[in-house]
Amino acid sequence: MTIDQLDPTPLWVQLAAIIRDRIKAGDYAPRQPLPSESQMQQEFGIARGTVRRAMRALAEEGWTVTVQGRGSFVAPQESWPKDA
Amino acid sequence: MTIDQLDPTPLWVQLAAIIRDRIKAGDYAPRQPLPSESQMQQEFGIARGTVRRAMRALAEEGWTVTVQGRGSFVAPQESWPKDA
Amino acid sequence: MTIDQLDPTPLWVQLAAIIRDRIKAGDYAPRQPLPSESQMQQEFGIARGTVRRAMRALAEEGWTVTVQGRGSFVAPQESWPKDA
Amino acid sequence: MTIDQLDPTPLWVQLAAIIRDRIKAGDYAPRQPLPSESQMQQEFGIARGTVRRAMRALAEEGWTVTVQGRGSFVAPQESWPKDA
DNA sequence: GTGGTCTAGACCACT
DNA sequence: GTGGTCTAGACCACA
Repeated sequence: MTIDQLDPTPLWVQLAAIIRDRIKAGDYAPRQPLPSESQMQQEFGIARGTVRRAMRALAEEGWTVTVQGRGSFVAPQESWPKDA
Repeated sequence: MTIDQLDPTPLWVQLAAIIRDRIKAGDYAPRQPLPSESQMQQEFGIARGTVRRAMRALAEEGWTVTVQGRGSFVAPQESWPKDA
Repeated sequence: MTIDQLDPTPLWVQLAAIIRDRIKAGDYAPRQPLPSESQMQQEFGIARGTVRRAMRALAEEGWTVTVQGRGSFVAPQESWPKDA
Repeated sequence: MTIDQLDPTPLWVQLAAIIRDRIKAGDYAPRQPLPSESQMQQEFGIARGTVRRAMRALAEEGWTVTVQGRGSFVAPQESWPKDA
């Protein structure tokens, strides 16, 4: 899955969906670090602010935990949304 | 085909699809100029910025080439996307 | 109350607090429109993105309702946070 | 005044003294931003950590106020040290 | 006019 | 190196 600039869905929504799917699929394991913001910025060819907005959405949903100076991590599975 | 203001798809996406189809159909031949931005603006009854965004998308896909001060042209067929 | 650039509190938090207080005080009445984003931008001398972040926070708390193309409004009092 | 690499006085002490003198002299006005850390780094040819240590000293003395994400500012004159 | 999205860049604290 | 904040500007749909 990838970002589609022609898709009217906001890019940050698309990115959040991609990362969410990877977490569900186990590509990113609980308590393990996610790629850094700048890595995602490069991988998907979008601005850092867009990456940050996607990450904030995931954190608010309970999928991830963000720590200043260290990075974002997959949340422990207990705190995942129940409709997952 | 025409622009549908009630369709939630962004207008520039709709316009890009229309132009793309015309190129595929041969209505606009390779290396020939496309209608000017202001012509499209009138033909479809949309804002010039919308036209520009559609043209930019087509150029990024490889369908068109934009030359400052002269206009946009249908790209040589070799550079068209392969999934076309 | 006003924005203090020397206060380490993020500007958007300061702005949200100001607007929240004005709503509580009745300066902005329920169902009435708030100043536009550009008006706040000028009144407080901050960037529009900062204004938007403050407005989003207030909307998430239930103080305001934002409608694209029309503006932000004070929410009906029933939906205000209970700890207010 | 300038940094003297041969002076046994720590570089951050020297730098802090320079900035402190500029504030007293009015070269940097109250509530106005100081040069960024990277600017000082270049102007004086020293490491960024050295700049940060000097700035921290000035902030602790009450000469400056540092705000995350925004920069360092000259403190309001009321909060300056009295033995100045 | 309004708010919504995205970009690019700067600067900071923290590890 | 990481994430956190702020700025400035562009462009869009919407009303």
